[in-house]
Amino acid sequence: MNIYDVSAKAGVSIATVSRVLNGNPNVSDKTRSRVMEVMNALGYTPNVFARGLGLNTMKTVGIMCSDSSDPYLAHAIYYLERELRANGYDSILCCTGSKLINKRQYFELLLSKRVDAMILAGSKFVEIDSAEDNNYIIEAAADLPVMLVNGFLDAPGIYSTVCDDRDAMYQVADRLIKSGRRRILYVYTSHSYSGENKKRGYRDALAANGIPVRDDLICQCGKNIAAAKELLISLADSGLDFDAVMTSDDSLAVGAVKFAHARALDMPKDLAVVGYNNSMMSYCTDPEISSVDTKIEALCITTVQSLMQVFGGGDVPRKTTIAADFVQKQTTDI
Amino acid sequence: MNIYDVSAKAGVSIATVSRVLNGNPNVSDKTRSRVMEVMNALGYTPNVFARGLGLNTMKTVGIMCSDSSDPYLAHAIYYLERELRANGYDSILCCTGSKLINKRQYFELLLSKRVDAMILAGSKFVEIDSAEDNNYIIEAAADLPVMLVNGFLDAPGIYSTVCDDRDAMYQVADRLIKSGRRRILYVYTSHSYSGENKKRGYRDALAANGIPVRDDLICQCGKNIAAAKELLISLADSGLDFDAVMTSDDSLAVGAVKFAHARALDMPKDLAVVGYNNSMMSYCTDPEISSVDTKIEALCITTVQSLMQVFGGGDVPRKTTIAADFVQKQTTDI
DNA sequence: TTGTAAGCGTTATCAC
DNA sequence: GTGATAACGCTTACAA
Repeated sequence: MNIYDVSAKAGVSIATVSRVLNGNPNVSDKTRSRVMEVMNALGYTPNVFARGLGLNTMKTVGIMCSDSSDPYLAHAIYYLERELRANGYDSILCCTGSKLINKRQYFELLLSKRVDAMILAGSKFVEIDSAEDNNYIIEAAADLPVMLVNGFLDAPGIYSTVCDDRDAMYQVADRLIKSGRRRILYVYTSHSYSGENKKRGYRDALAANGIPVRDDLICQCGKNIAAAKELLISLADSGLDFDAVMTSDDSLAVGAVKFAHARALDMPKDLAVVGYNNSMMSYCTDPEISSVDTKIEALCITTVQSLMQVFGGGDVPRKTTIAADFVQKQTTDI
Repeated sequence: MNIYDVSAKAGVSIATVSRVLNGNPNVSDKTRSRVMEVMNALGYTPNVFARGLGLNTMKTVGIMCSDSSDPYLAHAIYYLERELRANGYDSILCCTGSKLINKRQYFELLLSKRVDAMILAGSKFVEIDSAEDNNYIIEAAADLPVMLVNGFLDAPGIYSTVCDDRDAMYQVADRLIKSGRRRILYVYTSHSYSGENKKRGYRDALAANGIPVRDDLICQCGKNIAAAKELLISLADSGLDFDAVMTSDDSLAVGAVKFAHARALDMPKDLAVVGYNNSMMSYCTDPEISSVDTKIEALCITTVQSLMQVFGGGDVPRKTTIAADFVQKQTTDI
């Protein structure tokens, strides 16, 4: 079942069938409708491989993420796929894990599939310590658009859409301070583009309010509820005093709430807790956790819109920033 | 940059280059290594479209799910993608929502992309009330393998891997009863293949223990924490008495825990709560929610293994059942 | 062991 | 408005 069968049955040439297929106006209405009838009768579907071969595109973009089961990235993938499909593009998904070697390998693999663009979801794709490790992305961007969701890399052909994490954390810390908190513990998971921005917001807010930034109040912790709870318990046991906990991820905040329960601390009176991402987890606890909505849907919509503009030859800024929203729930009073 | 360039530089024919590319043994070592050198030097990558056109496959499978941001389905997609990639297959993802018309439309769309197989993740794809609405799947299965993850449809070319939801719920209810619970509330979200099996397990266990199945103890509820909490509050207010809550989804169980907190009920003493899927949510609450691990990873691994066997012409059972695990945490003592 | 040549099913460029 | 025909880049009989 191909274009020849259709052309034969309709008594026209394959060129005409192709014109009908592609909505070319240079076809008489009579011919057009006859060809369409034959197509329907035969249940003809154009072969995407042949089309891809001729046009060198299959209207497909590669989406890479470190872990599609992570709630934040799962949402990103959902929105990206939805927006791409609305624009007539398919998504090839690839979960890479966090090792650089795998990220590079899968990146090359997707490139070899001749995707029309690459979307890297999550800030884990930009190495912030060793800049040359990002060269594979920069080089690829010479050949096809590379979109970064919540990551930033300044090079031609790379377009970043980022959430203003630094400002979000600044605002949270600032409001906590202004409401009287003085010993704000900052717990974070990862050393990434986004992670560093968040931490900077915390530091800047303290500095702006004349509060010394204490290293012992800044702790790294695995992205894990139990680990966060244990960390806080051991910190408290070691005599560290804190009246608020800011976290770079809701899972850590859930751990903080469990810590507060274990110590019979009243939230927010004895301890304020702030999460990040405003995920389902922040709604599971009692009290519910105040958290930062990072506008992942807006981020993804913007990313796809920008991509479509790039495809259309439009001028797109290399970096688009979207503001986050603080969602006040029950673990803060700010 | 194509196979002709390589053949010219290497001084061989394109057929030989193709043989090297495909690991055909009928090439002398000398020729092979020379061709490979040239390929590397030129940075040659075969064109997947041309290959696809000739072979009528691009080693790609379509994955459909109703909502990739749902925690359960997000995990399914993660495992499916990982296993497929390990077997050299790409995944085209498509989130359909729950409307039949969209499911059909996207199904056709993926078929038109000439995927090598379709994987339908989640029990939402099998219509259980109107069998003829599944015909589009059954017809497609005549042309390519269709794999169902946690759904079942008995037709040639359709291979189902399901979790034994009925047995899981039976065991939970049976243990609750044997530990003394008599008024077990059952709250469920959806009327699906999997949903009906779960409910049947609950009913069967009650019947087997000589406890009458009461319709007022079986309630439907939106998949939503707040809705579940409100439902239980209004049921309790209306005088309904229950000493245990079984749910078809962890989100409902979280709502039940919040209800217990609101009423200052001790868990599990005053109220036992059981979730389903053993998702991250069930670890967020205090106390943590006992839940059923539906072995989503095993389900996905088995699905992909079966698919590879189908591709290889092997004989694969139309239905594979995997047992669930009850994970005892803090909201039960059974 | 290697080469030649015929497909695979489109799109696009010419003529007419 | 329509029809030949040449790409597109690969795989694979069939020949040598």
